[in-house]
Amino acid sequence: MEYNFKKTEQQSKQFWKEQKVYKVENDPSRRKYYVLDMFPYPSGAGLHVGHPLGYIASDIFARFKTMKGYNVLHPMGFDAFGLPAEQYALETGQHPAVTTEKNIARYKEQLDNSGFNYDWAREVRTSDPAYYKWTQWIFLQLFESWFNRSTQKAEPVSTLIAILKKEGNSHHPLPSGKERLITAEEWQNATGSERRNILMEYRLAYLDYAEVWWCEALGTVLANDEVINGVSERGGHPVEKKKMRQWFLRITEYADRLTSSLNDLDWSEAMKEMQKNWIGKSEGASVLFDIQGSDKKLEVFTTRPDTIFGVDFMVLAPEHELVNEITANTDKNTVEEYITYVKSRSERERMMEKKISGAFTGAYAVHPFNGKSIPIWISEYVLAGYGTGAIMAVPSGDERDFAFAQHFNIPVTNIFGEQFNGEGVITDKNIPLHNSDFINGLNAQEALPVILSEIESKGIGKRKINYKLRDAGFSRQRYWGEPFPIVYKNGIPYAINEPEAALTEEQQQLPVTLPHIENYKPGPQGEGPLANISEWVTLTNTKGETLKRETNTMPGYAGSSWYFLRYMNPANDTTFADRNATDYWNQVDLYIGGTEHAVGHLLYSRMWTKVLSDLGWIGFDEPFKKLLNQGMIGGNSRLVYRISGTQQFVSAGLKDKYTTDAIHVDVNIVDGVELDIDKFKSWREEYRNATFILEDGRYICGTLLEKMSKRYYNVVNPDDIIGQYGADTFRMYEMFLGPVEMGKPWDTKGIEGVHRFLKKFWRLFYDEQQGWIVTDGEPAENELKAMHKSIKKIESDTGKLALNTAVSQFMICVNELSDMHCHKRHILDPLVRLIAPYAPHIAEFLWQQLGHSGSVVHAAFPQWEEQYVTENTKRYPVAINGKARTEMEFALDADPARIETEVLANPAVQKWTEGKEIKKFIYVKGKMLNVVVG
RNA sequence: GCGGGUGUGGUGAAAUUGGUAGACACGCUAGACUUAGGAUCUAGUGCCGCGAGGCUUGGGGGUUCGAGUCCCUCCACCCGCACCA
Repeated sequence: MEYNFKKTEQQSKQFWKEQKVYKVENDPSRRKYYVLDMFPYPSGAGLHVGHPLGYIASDIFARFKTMKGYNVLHPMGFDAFGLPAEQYALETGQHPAVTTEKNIARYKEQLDNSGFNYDWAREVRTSDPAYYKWTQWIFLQLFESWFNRSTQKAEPVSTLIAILKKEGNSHHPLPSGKERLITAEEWQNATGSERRNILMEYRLAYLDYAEVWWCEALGTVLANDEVINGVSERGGHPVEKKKMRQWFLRITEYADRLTSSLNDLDWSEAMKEMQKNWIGKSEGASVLFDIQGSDKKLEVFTTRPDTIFGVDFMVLAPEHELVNEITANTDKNTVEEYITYVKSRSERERMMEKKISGAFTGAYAVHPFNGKSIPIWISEYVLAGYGTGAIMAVPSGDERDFAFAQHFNIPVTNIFGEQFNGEGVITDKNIPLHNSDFINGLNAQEALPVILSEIESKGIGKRKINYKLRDAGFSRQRYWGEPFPIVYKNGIPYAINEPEAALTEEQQQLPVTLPHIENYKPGPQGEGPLANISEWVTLTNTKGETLKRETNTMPGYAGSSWYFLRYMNPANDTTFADRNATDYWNQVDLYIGGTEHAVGHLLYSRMWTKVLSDLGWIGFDEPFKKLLNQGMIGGNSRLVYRISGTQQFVSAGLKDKYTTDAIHVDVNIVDGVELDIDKFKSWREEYRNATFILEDGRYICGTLLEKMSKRYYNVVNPDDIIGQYGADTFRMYEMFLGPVEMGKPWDTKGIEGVHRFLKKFWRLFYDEQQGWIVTDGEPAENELKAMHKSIKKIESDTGKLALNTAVSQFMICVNELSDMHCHKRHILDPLVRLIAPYAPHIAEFLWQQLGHSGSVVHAAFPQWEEQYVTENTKRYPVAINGKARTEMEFALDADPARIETEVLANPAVQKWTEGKEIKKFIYVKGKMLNVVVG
C-alpha cells in the first residue's frame, strides 16, 4: 500500500472526532496559550487557497504549543453580520440568515478538510442572538460611561453626575471641545431632558447630529475607515458628507492611550505606524487672533507657534462658521462663488486633483504681537474637520502656504534670514529665526517654550494636542446587524433598562432580537429597513406611553470588537464572559490576520478592551499581545489571445504578429502555461468552434499576477488541492512557499515536491513488498544525529514561526534517514511527533500504527539531546596584527585559554610571531581571533 | 511628498545574525528500472571558461583579516497615509 492520503486522513479525522481530542477546558492549573485567527466573514464564494495561509500557521503553532505542554485555546467563529449578505438578499430575495447559515456550513466543511484543531463547541457567530445579546450589553456599557480625563479612564456616568452636581464641569470640559461652562447651579436647575442632553455630550456611545459619510448606493452611513480614496470600501461606490443623527463611539478620548500603549505590543513597525498615523497625534498650540471690525476671535491650531512672526495670511475652510459673518460686502460674490465651486466638487475629485484655489474674504485679522493686519482667505486646502478649520499661514515655512501665496501673489515675510531665498521653504527646525522680535536668533526647539509661555500669559492661546482620529460612526441604516437596545421617548434616547423608559420586565430583556423581515428596502427618510416594521418599532411602556425603538443597526465592527473574549466562555448566559475565564485566558498571545484591519477592527477592539478594563470587567487593557500579518496569496492568471474580431486564438509567443485581445482563461484548464484545448472548447459555448495558432504544437498562455478573484478565473479552491494531494501536503506546501508574512502568487507546480516528501516519509514505515517495516533495533550514532539535529532546528523554527524552513528541515531529515535505510522505532517515533503539528493526519495514522494508545495530539513534542546536535568544530582565520594569516579549527564552545595555547602551538602562527612579544589575544564577537604582537 | 518594507540562480526561497552564498524544493539535462510513465531511483544543474581559473547577492562607494548581512549614496518595485496646519 502506497501512501494513501485519503485513507489516512479519513481515519485520523474519525479518530479525533471519536476521542474528542480538540476539547478545550478552562483549567487554571495549567499554563495557557491563546492563539487566534481573525475570524472570517462567511461569503458566498467560499474559501480560496489564499485564506488558509494564516489558519494553517496558527494551527501548526497551536498544536506545537499543545505538545509543549500548554493548555491552548485556538478557536474559530464567524463574523456573520454585514453588508454583503444583505446586498445578496436585495438581489435574490434570500434571507441573510439563510444564506449566512449556508455559507457557514460550507466554511466549516472547508476548514475541517484542512484538519484544523478547533473545538467547535466554542464557536461564536456574531449574528447569533446569544452572542449579540452581549454586544448590545457592551454597547450599553459604553452608553452608560464617560471618559474621565483626570483618571484617564472610563467611568460610569454616575460619577460624572456626582461631579456636575458638586462643581459643574469646570474641571471636565466637553470632550467635543465646545466651550460651554456648566455650573453646579445650572445642573441643579436643569430639567431632566436638559440633563440628558448634557450627559450625552460625555457618553462613550452617544447620539449626535453630525457630518458623516453617506453612501447612496449602499443606502447607509459608513465609518471613516470604511471609506477609501473617496469611495466606499465595499463596492467602490461614491460617498458624500451628510449631516445625520447618528450614534458615535467616542474613540477620540482614547487617542492618547491607544497611541502610547502601542509601544508595549509585539506588532510589526508597519502596523504600529499605520495606527499612529490614523490617530495622528500632533502637539502644538491653539492661538486666538482678533478680527478687525468684529468682536469675534479666530482660533487656529498650529504645530509651529514659533513661526508666528511669519504669518502673512489666514486661511479658513470654506465651511468655517465665521466665513459668512466676516466676509466684506465687496467680496461677497467671489466668496459665494468659490463656496459653490467647492461644493460642486465631489470628495473624489478633490482628492484626485489638488488645485490651488481660494478666495479673499476682504476681512483682516490682527497679529497678536505686532498688530499687523493679516488678510483672511478661504480655501479648500484647509479642512473643516481638522483642528479648528482655520490656519495661520506661514509661507516661508510651509509648502502649501508658500504655493498659495505664490498663486495669489501674497507678499512673503522672511523669518529665516539668508537661509530663505524666496524659492524653497524652510522646514529645518535648526535654523535660527529672524524678523521675530523676542525670539530672534533662537531655533525652533529653543523658541517653542518661549513663545508658548508668552501666548499663554497673554491669554491668547494655549498648548494643545490635536488628533486626526474622529469619533467612529456607529449607526448603519441596514437590516443585517445588531439592533440597538435603545428606545426613544419624545425623541430622547433611553437604554431599554433605564427606569425613565419604564419598560416592562420583558421589554427590558437583552437581547433585543432582530425581527424577521421579508422586505429589505430602506425605510422612510434615510432610515433602515427596520423602520418599515411598525409593530416592532412601536412599543407601549408600563405607564402607557408610546415609545419607539432605534431602527438603525450596529456596524460590522461591533461584533468583531470583542469576539476574542467570548471564546473564553462561549456558552455563558449571565455575562459576556466569566471573570475567571478572562483572567485565565487573558490576552491573545498570538493573533494572526491580514493587514487590511490595521485601522478598523484592530483599533476598535483595542478601544473596547480598554473600556471593559477601565470598568473592571476584565483584567487587561490590550487584547492582542503579538500580531502576525500573513501575506496575501495572489492569483496567477492565465491569458489567451484572440485575434480581434475572430474566434481564432494565437499562442503567447506569436501574439505580437497580430492584433489581439487578451482574455482571462480559467487556470484550472491550463497545465502550467499550456492550454488544454479540449477543455477550453467546452469551457464556454462561444469557444466551441475556436481555432488555434500553435507554437511547437502547443498553445502557450500568457501569465499575469493579480488578486485572486472569481472574475479573473484564477481562483484555486483548497478542496481541489486537498482532493488531489491531501490536506497534509496542502498544509505543508502553503508553509513551504515562504515566510507566512510574505505575500506571493499561488503556484500549484511546486506542490509535487512536498507530496513526494510525504510519500518518502511514509516509506520509512512501510515497504511495498514487506509491509510495515518498523524495527526495534538500537539506533546508530548517525541516525540519532540526523534526528536530533532536526528536532532542534524544527523546534526553534516553529517557535519563531519560520515555518517554511522547518518544512525544509523535515525534507532533509527524511532524505538522510532514507539514505541510511533507517526504519527504527527509536528514531521514527519522535519523528512522528515532530511532524504532527504540520501534517497531523499522517502523523496520527502512523502514531496509531506504532501502537500508541492515545492521540498524537496529546503526545509530547520530542526533546533534542545536545550531544547529537552540537557541531564539534568550526574553522576560523587567526589574524596577526589585523591581517589574516592562517585558518584553524576550534571547538565552538572551547575554553579561551585552550584556544590561546593551541594558537601559539600552531607552526604558522609561530612563524609569524617569532621573536616578538605576544601582547594580547582579541576575540572578535567571540569568534574571530586576533593576535597582537609587539 | 511622508512613513514602512523588499531587492540573492530559470522559479519559490535559505544563510547559525559579520565567517565556505545559493540549504530545501520546483524546473531542466542525462541515465537506471520499466510494456509504459506525469511512479521510483542515481548523477548533474549560479554565471563565464575546454581548462587551470575567474566572476557573482539591484548599482556605486566605505568600514573590516573577512560583508548578502554594518555605514554612506543612488536606482527599482510593493504596501500604507496623503492638502492633518
